[in-house]
Amino acid sequence: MTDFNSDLFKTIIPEGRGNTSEEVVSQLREMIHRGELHPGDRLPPERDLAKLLGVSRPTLRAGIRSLSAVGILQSRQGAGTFVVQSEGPPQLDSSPLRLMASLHGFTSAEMFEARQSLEMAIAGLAAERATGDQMASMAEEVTGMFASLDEPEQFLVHDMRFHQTVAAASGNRILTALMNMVATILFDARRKTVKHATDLKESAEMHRKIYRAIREHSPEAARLTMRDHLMLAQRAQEAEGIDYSDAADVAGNGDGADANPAT
Amino acid sequence: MTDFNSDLFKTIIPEGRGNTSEEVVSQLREMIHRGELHPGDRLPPERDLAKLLGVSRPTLRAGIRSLSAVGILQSRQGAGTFVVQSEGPPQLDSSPLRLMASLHGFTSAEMFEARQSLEMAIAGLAAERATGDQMASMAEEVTGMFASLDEPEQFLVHDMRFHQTVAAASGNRILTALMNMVATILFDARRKTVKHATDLKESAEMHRKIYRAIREHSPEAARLTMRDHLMLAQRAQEAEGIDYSDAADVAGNGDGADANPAT
DNA sequence: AGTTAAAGATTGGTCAGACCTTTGTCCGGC
DNA sequence: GCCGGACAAAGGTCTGACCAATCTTTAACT
Repeated sequence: MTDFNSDLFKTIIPEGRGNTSEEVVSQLREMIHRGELHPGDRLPPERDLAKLLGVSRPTLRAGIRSLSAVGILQSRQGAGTFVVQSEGPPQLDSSPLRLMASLHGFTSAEMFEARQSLEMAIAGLAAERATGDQMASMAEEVTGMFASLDEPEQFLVHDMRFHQTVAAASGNRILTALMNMVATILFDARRKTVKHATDLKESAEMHRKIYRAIREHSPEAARLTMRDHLMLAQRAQEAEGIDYSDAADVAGNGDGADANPAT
Repeated sequence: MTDFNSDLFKTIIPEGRGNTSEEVVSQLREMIHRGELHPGDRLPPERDLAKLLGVSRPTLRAGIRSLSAVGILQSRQGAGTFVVQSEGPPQLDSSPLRLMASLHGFTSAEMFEARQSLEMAIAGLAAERATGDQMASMAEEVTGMFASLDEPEQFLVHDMRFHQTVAAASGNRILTALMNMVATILFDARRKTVKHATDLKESAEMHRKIYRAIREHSPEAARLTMRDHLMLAQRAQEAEGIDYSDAADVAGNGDGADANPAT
């Protein structure tokens, strides 16, 4: 069913203007816009596709590279190039934001505040829309937190999943993606100092309050509770030295896992 | 000015594992993290840099390409490769979001809602923090709107600048960047149907209300007024056929629209 | 002398062809 | 029937070259 008739990939018109590789990007982008490429689809081999588009392979590769960088495509040596298919909610790459943070010296307070604003909005929406299943998932994660008060690593997993679930319940995938962008950076930073368990009990308690507010369908309560929770989390995390700087893996080829400070 | 002693660009260790070009990306990213590269800086020529990093030119180009795609670097033929320097607030490329919208079929309602949430948060913060200068800029834009009720194109410019100014007044560059990401897509869509002026008067009136709430330092009022404004805007825009699809320019050094004429 | 226009050097953009590494599949041996 | 090796497919990298846009320098002209 993956018959790529050469109809789909039309030869790139000369169009003298602009970079040829940008044309490739546009071409591929438009195919996505037109709905000719779906998540999970595999593109034709580079050599073939280059011929179809009428460009050289390096140029085509440059275009593919651009789309890979923004998380739309993904290449696997020996296998092929695929349209990214994220199982969960759509993901936006957080590395641009991370780079921007370094480049412009964003303060950690700014990042926390951004997350707070996003999560408050999300919590409010979730309180209006959460389904029974979603609320059950939240309850489960809260339970998981209480069950892992002595295992910070495990606790963090439940923490993240809880927020994920709330985001899903908000029904807005865009806000979810944006929130993840910011939260990922903060979680990465936290993972490094997670060993010192700081008030996990209280944190779990706050998550339960959030859950309850959502269950009661009280948007305002959910917002305020979420705000308090994140303010507390911020204070806890800032008490330790944070630095949301480097993070080797982005696309998830979790190879190294060598988070040790070799410096 | 920036003498690039070969000390900065250390040769990439063999590290057999993983893509070589990803190593280049990491190398450059770390240099940014470490603060060795600043906005506006120019990188060494590709040929030299490739030699310094110990990779071939195509590989280096692949790495540069990745960083260009996420808006960190920018290459100009004949001139060089530069670290992007946006005069205004830092910008995040909106094309990933746009692509994701096409790929997963985001509804326009979802996008409006995301923008609404972001702008409400921003308006609230702005009401707490706006300086006199910033409020003056807002007033100016509102005046501009009333002055261009018969020129939809011009009205739109003031509209955008007003929101920009409010975002700047929020003091949170991350929220600002995220909001721009979403708003850009909606504005692009609107630009296409801007000819039919729909209730510009009422829109201007609402902007003035927002301005007043901010001037009075009433976060809640600002939030609510912003919410009403955007709900109205959504309804107006949805009355016409929208499609937030294509948009040629992406990395275009979107100069225009600096919202601080008199600093 | 100052200004402008042309020539040269610099630098990113593209292309061609080749080879390597990884992945996936198929077939034969156990 | 299961497993492992061989072969093919596909992306990753490299060398080397040439083109096109840009910047710089120089020289001619006013």
